[in-house]
Amino acid sequence: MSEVGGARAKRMPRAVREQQMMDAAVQTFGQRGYQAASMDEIAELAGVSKPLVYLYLNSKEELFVACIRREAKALLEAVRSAVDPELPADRQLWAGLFAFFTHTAENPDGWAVLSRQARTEPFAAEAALMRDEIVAYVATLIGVAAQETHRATDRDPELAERDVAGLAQALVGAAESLAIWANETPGMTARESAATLMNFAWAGLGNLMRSERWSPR
Amino acid sequence: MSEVGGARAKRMPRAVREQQMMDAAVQTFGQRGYQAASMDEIAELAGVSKPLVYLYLNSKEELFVACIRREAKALLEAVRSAVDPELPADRQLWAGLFAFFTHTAENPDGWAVLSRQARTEPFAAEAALMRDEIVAYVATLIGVAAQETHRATDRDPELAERDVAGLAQALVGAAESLAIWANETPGMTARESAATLMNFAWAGLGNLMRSERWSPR
Amino acid sequence: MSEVGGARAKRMPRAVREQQMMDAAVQTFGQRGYQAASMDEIAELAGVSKPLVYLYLNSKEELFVACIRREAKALLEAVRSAVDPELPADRQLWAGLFAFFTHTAENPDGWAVLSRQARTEPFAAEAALMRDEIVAYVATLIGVAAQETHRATDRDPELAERDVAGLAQALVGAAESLAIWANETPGMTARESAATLMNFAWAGLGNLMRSERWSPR
Amino acid sequence: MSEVGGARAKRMPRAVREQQMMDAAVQTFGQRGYQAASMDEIAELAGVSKPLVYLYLNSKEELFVACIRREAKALLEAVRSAVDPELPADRQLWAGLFAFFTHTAENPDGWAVLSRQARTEPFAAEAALMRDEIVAYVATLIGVAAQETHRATDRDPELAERDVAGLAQALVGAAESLAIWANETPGMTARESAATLMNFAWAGLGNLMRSERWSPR
DNA sequence: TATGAATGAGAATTCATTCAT
DNA sequence: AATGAATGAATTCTCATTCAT
Repeated sequence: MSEVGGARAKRMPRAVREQQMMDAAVQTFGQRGYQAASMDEIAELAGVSKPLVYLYLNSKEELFVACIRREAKALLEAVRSAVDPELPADRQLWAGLFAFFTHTAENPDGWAVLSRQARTEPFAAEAALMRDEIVAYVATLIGVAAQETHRATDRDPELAERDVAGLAQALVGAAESLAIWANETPGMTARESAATLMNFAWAGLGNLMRSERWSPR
Repeated sequence: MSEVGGARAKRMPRAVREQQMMDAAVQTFGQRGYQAASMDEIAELAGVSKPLVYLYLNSKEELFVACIRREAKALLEAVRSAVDPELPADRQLWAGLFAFFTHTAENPDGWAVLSRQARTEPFAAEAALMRDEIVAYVATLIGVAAQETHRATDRDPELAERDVAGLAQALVGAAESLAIWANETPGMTARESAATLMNFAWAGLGNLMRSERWSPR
Repeated sequence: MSEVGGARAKRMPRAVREQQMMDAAVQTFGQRGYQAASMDEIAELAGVSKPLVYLYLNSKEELFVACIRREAKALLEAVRSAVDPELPADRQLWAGLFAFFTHTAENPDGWAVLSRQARTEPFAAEAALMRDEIVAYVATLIGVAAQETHRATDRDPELAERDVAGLAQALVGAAESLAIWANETPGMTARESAATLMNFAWAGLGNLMRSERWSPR
Repeated sequence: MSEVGGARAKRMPRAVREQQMMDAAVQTFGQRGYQAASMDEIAELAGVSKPLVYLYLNSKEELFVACIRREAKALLEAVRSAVDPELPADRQLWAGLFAFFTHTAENPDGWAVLSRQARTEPFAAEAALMRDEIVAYVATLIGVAAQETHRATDRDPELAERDVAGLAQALVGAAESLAIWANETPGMTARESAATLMNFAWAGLGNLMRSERWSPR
């Protein structure tokens, strides 16, 4: 396997080298998993010697955490920057979902790191932190929808904080699952994934807003 | 860490020992992941020596595949046996979700093996096979709902196979996400999780059945 | 691989079982070598359980030594019984060589045990002991030839004991090498091997008897 | 057991270290055999850590094959460079035998690797290839003698190719056997061994050249 | 006479990590 | 800024051997 960025160049500025290493690391971790990825492989893919990886990133664990952070930040940023807070809630949610699926489709290795590889100890905490940021953001979007409904129908959705949190968890979980599935399913576009989930979610949210709940028995 | 079944018993029939080993393996694989789990740890947890694990289960890979199969079978059986096909679709879905939630909550390690640890090479194919069985079953439940709607409203939901598959993926993903969150959230019961998801899902499905779709712009 | 003697029979007399085990052991040791042969394989090939092998033959080492002894004895017996001490020396030697090559060709595994597998520690001594018996016997044959020459030519060959020993070593070594080569060379008969060596040796011995020696410078 | 080259030296160039490792490997393989030799022992004898052996030589099998090749090459070179093709055949043979004896006596481990340890699967093919080169070279020496005889006596020895091959096998086998015996016999020099074999062989060859064959009945 | 159940000890191999330059 | 040389500590897997029946 040859290096990520083409021909091996010597004496690059530290920042550039670091990015090359992280690129190689995300690719390797995403495809192999944390344990199965070897520092040898990462260094070779990055086109540098192993000691240099250690010089810059200190250890395999730190390198992996750095990858988690970089990828989570990028994903969050992609979603955030796609959402215009001036628009109505449904359009905000749509935009967010579409951006999410687009980003995960374009960065399958990064998404694999976040969604699969980062969830075992000793990284679960770090990954959960990152994930919670996303969930919190989604919860905000749901909150916006609730307030809109409130104003429009003059009825308070009475969604407890825990309900919103649960919904956000479900939504993100559904999105994660769909994204993984979409990455494995040829011909599945980000638009399709987003539409599927939006259809699924919007009605359910609407119902909840109108306090029309399904109940067993 | 002491053995799974309490005091170390000697000279058990092969079938019993094998189950003990699989129990220990599922627990270890579920918590650590395939790579990080060591055969040493599994053997110790099972209360036997390593050679015996190899004598009965042949290799780490075969052991892991056996775990995947056993856990998938158990989960599927739990959901299937909870669903009465005579009942209306919503009650079938409710029963299925509730059983799914209950089983995954009661077998977090087995569920972790299926949903997270088994998805990297060289197990992706095997895991996909197993997970697809579950998703396919959920898809049949959705299909039942669609037919009922068809009969009741005299309108064909026109749900493409891929739509149903996507919905099932979303549903399972949401369920997993909720289950994890529920486990971390004090006072959150399996029943509550199931209700949250059912509420979320049923309205969305209903809308889809009635062909009332949300669409961008 | 199925057992050596056909269908697995239970409760055989000890002597018979032991022979079955030794047959399996010789075959396995001969083909794999001492280290690479496993007691599992030998037991399976013999059609018995491993503990029975240990009950009768005590250990892998003892089993191997027993194989060495049995095969050496058989080879020596084959050569001895083929030689008629009433005949002239050349015919005695011919008969011995022919018997040697015939036996090694018919028992390639046994011959492999003796000629190759038995020559490393801790079996070198045992193997040397067996080999020395053969060498001593060959030396006897050479001695017979010397005496005949003595009587015929009225000249003493003046072969020191060490010379005879060296010649016997060379002869046996040549025979060993030829036997191995013959076993690897399709279409090479025992008769051919024996003739080649006899031609080679008889003249050389004759010259030596007549004190016609080649000498450097 | 301490290292091959005396005090442990650090940070050597790769080529040097590789030779040290091969030295240790030949010694260990030669004395213990392939299976019984452990990489631990080889590494310790070479004065390096095991990982370095793997880094440079890849695996036990590759290491062993490398040993076979190196030793075969060295032996062949020793014999070849000792033979002056301008000399008469008997002197060529003498020089070759003497060199062969000297080299095998001075490199007993290398010779053990070639003549004994390398003859079991999966190395038999490789070893046969190497040994055949030596045997083939001896065969050419015999061929030279045959041609000389042809010219000198105006009679064609009519030695078939297979006859020559068999003679070469016998000669090499006799040499090996004598060498082993000589090593065990105090006061026995390489020169003496070579003389014994030459005496034994030259007359035999001479007879064959003159088509004076011994024949049974 | 015979065996299913079980293991202690050790084998090859890999990998994160560091040292000296 | 960068690397060739080197290793301690695991990890998977095997095998001769024994125990209890």
